[in-house]
Amino acid sequence: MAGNGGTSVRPDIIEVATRIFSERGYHAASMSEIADAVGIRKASLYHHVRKKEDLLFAIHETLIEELISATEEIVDSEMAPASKVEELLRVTMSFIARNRDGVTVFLAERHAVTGERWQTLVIKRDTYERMVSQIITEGRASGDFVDLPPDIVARALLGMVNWGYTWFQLGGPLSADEVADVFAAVALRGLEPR
Amino acid sequence: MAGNGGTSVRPDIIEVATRIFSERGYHAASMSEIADAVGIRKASLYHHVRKKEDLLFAIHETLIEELISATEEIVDSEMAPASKVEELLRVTMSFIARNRDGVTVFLAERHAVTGERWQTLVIKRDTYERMVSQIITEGRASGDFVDLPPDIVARALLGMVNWGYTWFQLGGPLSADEVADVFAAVALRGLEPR
DNA sequence: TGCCAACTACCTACTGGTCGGTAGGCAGTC
DNA sequence: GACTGCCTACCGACCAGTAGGTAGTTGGCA
Repeated sequence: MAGNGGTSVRPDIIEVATRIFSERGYHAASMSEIADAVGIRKASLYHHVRKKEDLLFAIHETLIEELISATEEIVDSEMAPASKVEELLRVTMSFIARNRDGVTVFLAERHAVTGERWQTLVIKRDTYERMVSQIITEGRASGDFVDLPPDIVARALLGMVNWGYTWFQLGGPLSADEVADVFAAVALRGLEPR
Repeated sequence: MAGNGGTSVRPDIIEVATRIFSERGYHAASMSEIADAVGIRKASLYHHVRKKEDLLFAIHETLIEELISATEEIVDSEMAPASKVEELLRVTMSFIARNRDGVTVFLAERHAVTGERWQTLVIKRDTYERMVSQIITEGRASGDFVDLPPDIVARALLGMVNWGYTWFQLGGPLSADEVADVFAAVALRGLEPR
């Protein structure tokens, strides 16, 4: 049988679906289109997946899972708050650069997932954002960061870096690390108390 | 006849379409749905519009036009670079707060516009982003801002503020101005040379 | 009278999804 | 080694529903 609640769709199918969803948008992309790109018929695609949404959900889940575990590592580390922010920007930016299609689907096709699965994703998204907030909160408490509302600051950082999915491209003038360094320079000087 | 290349669709129709596109996404939204919400039949809707895409294009164009003219005012003003940045964040943030549906369509449904119309939008988008870059470039040249690549800094600011469309809501804990103030605090301290 | 905005009725194309069936690989067993 | 049963991956044909879009008509207002 095929992909149920859990995530276990054949990797090449996920890869192709990710690319096509990212290029044309979830609703505009058709199952035959994906099947064609994989090299099988539409009916065969339904052997691996119960519904179209399964594909979308699998993409979302894989992505948020990876993002959470990468961020968790930073939050739980022994680094100083400033280093955590720097590392966060760097890791996230390079993640976006490497998984641009997936990130595009994840960020642009947010409201396409429905039902209780959507709830699952919302919860994980919150978890992720709370982790980022926590870094700022820590820094403020320890006196490393200026006294500004951590949630808003966190959203500023997230926006800065997430927005990269709309413009950053591998092989462009700057590498992901170089971009992250600029972001970190602005952010850290901005957060540092005087 | 109805909406051709130019923008002249009945305002209430644009308004409804904006709301529905923002809620369900362009491709997921149907013309009957929009017609129903306006209070007419689908066929009547086609009296005002030649194709579904006309609606989308009208929304995009109105929005980028407004954004450009608001930003132009700031760029062309006599303010100091730091004040320009502050004003930019404030104006953009409140614009997003006031036109959230429109901004959502504009930012999330970018690749749905096709053909030469898309080209038109890309050019305007570039114009807009270049204006933001210019503020940073000026500030760097005058020694008001730190020496960092203006394009990347501009994208950082744009990301910070644009990202607001995903989370900011009127009636939330903070007003658009309050959020903009936090953003400005971080950004200006981050850009200020030492 | 003539135009406008709306209507009813309809068409075609295509979508997500199902059905029944097939080809081949891999046990086990007589 | 031939026979059986089972499983995975796939296919062609098909279906109901719905999408965008069109044709022709009507009522009201200037």
